[in-house]
Amino acid sequence: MVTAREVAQLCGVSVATVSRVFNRPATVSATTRERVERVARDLDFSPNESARALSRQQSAMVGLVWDTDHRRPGWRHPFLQDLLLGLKSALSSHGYHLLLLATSDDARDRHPGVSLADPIGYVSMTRRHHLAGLVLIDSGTDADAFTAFAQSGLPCVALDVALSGPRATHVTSDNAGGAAEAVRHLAALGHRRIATITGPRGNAPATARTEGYRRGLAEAGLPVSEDLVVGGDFYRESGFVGMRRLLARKEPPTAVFAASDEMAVGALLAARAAGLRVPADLAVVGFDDIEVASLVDPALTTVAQDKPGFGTAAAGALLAMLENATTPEPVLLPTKLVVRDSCGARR
Amino acid sequence: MVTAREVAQLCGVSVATVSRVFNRPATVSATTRERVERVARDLDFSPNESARALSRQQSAMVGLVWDTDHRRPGWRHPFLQDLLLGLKSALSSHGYHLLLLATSDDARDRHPGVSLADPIGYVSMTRRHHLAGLVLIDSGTDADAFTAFAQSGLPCVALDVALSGPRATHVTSDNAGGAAEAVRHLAALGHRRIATITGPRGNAPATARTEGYRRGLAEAGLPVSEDLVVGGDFYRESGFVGMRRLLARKEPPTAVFAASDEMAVGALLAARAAGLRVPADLAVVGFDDIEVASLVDPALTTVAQDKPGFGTAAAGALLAMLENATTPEPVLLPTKLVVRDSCGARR
DNA sequence: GCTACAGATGTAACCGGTTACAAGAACGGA
DNA sequence: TCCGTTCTTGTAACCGGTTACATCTGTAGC
Repeated sequence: MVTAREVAQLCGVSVATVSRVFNRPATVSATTRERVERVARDLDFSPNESARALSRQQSAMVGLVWDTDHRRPGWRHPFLQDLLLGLKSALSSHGYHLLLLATSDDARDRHPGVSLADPIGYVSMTRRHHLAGLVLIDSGTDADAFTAFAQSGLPCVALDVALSGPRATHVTSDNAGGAAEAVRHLAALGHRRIATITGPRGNAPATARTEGYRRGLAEAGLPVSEDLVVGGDFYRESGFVGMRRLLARKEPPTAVFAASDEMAVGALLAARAAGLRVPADLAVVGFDDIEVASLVDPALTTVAQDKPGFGTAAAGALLAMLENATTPEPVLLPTKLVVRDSCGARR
Repeated sequence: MVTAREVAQLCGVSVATVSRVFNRPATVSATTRERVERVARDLDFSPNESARALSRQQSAMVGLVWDTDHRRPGWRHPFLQDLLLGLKSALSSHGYHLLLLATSDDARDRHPGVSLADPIGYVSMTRRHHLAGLVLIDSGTDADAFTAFAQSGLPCVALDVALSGPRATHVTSDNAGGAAEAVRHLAALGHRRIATITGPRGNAPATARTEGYRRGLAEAGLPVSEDLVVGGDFYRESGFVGMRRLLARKEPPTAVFAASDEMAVGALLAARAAGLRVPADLAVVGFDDIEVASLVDPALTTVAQDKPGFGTAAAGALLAMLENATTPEPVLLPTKLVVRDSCGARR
């Protein structure tokens, strides 16, 4: 492990100069700079990040807060991989790395610094590692922790959930807009009784999608019937159950907008179980455009989220705070209605 | 930010004692220990990880080397989320965190320490952060980098690919065994002409699955016909093309084992396009048990990998090296044949 | 020729822990 | 009582960088 001291000795300069070469090259004369750079390269010198973080009081790491909701085991993020890749590449091009923050009961016992104000232990982790910023993935449970972060002044970007604070912003799909578009699409196909199966209560995207559903109906000049709104939890099973309930209504819907593709698949199965043909007897539209959407039969019409865009936008917002010291406005990512077979537009 | 010094002052002891309380509690008298622990808790003290890493020459972070293969864009890890969750929780219970290592051309320009011997820059990252260990996810391109890591003496666990070194081991599904079981299952159903669509050449799991295919045939007393082995690349499209080629043979197979579910789905589509009924005219078995496997029609019979087991096993192996200083034997995770509809066993 | 000032570099304090070593206290045995 | 252990704690060096400040050199201005 080559240190800056060795580089300095070999160049006949002080460590301070070596440090300056890499941190404020403009303050070093051209000849010295070149000599140091050359020797550093020859020796394969790479600065010790711990020492760097210690003295700068700031590490080159961005924390990723992501936990599964214990109330919802088995939940899968619809596009975690795209998200991570987008974040990783954007952050790394500015020299930052992603630290997957993890906490556990066990860790809580063995380490100090976990208090009642921070039941999950993330705040402590954040301080402990002197993180440069945070990316927060909504999992439902951590809402309180999120606001605690936002108020701490640490640069924060939340995904899928609104967050405000001095240096906090968020990235969200246009959930309401996408839902409204889906509903308008169904209305344009002639449907008058359009139902929805919502996401879990209290979940921000779910709420926005329900709101978009109502807005879409209004824009299409259709009335909202509370009869046609049933609650779900984003999982397939709840889509199945919800659809069954809807089909049991006196006047069942001719179309349904499910707030997630998983639930849309459940609705498809329920329709099939009830002997209905999709889309002939019932039109179905989902939300997310997960991989299975194109594979189910009939292929699912759905509102696609900009998956790589999420990571890129989050990284961009964070970098703006880290490098420009400005707090960017919340980002609303456009959605795209992907028309396949389950809505009956293609025949 | 509370430091150990403040805790020490408030307790009337030296910083050394505070440090000992958290690192070697046995060397501190019970009364002192309790006093320090109490004050630390009251002040919400959490040790600075940078300082800790600097003086211990070892950070509490495990690097995750995971890059997409540039030759295979769009590749998705079949169960990244399960993997990460398993790793994360197992590691965090021992106080370790996961650092997603990222490198990029840009980062390479701006930082020293990236040489020809380490074109990807991971080795430098590893040193720079004083990582405790590494988890390596096979992506095909990084094979050389992997051996470099393994030889460096840093604790390494590779997933899906063999790796040896003083402190290196690996976790793999029983790809050969799973494939053999799938083939025996098909043979037991009466099939005599069983084809396979292989994964990409040079990919370790792909090779093992092909080997298992041959072994399964041998165990069933069937001859191997090179006519019935076609190459694929794990992607759906190659499954489609491969199946079409197989169906064009003079004597087409009555069953096919695809080395990935994606390719199995492709094969399903090709069979349908050729007017064949699955499983009546053609039996299909896949590998992985990805989410879509249960959703396609007919539902796919497939060899399931132990998804959460991967993360847990990897973390376990790594922790054994980190805490016990022993290098565990490679782990071979059992697979499980999930019989659904595409093989014709259920009717 | 002298002062003022900018530019380049060195000196040394500092970041916040860990730990080898020293020193003091307590205690048992001769 | 004295010595040798063992236990506990303090002192201070150290990890490897960053950076405020001091110093030195050279040059422009008067």
